[in-house]
Amino acid sequence: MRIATWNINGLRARKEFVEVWLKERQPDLVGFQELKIQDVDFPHEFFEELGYEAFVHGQKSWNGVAILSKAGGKLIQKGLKGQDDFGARLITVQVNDLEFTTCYCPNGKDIDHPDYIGKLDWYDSLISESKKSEQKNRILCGDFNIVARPIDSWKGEKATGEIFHTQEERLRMKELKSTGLEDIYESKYKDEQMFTWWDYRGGSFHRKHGLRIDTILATKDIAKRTKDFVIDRDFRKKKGDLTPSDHAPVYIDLE
DNA sequence: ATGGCTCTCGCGGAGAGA
Repeated sequence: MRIATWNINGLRARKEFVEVWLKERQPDLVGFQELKIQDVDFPHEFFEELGYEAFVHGQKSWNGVAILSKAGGKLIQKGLKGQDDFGARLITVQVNDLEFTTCYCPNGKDIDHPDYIGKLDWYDSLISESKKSEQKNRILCGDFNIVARPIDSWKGEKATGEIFHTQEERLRMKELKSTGLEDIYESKYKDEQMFTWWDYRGGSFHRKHGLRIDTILATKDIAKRTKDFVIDRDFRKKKGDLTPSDHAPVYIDLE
């Protein structure tokens, strides 16, 4: 079973690119972030023809998350309690015995910006909801907008203290994991440096100037069943005349 | 990098992203 997460940076702009990826990689379950589209404009038929049922929590212009499932599922939740003002950023679907959540965590803008406090508060809500879950098999994947460890930034230790790299943000990631979720990337790769996002500007991708901010967290049994964790860098590159997202897709293969 | 791309809205250029 292949389970993926991908910040696509606009579904309208990325539809054909996403189609190429789905056909090539054939994931069973996918969490998308940054749809930038309203629910009414979501192309359900397009994904049905590719073999997926879609669950959508969208919004005009900004944010927006969706789940595609080959095996269908049951919608459990849209959004995080008390955090609606921050936009459409979380959706949960039950697929057989798996509770699957994808999230687009707030950016925070800058450590002096009010959104930074909002980001920490949003995380506190996420942590408190995760703590309450009694599901044995859970996956929480998405764009976390936090660089969990110095090695996860191309700037390394030098970036500590900047937005995405503060102790407060890193503490939130640690607390999130302490609710019974394991970062499968960190278990698989230990101290290797790999990125999931590269700035569009200045040839960052080719200069290896990136960040690891997208990942897949899972409960113990799921983590144990994971054969592979892949950052699909090839899909951060142009496909013919199709523009890529600034994030690469990320997926795991389960036994 | 005080922003060198790309997205959306909507028709010009501004705001957001990370």
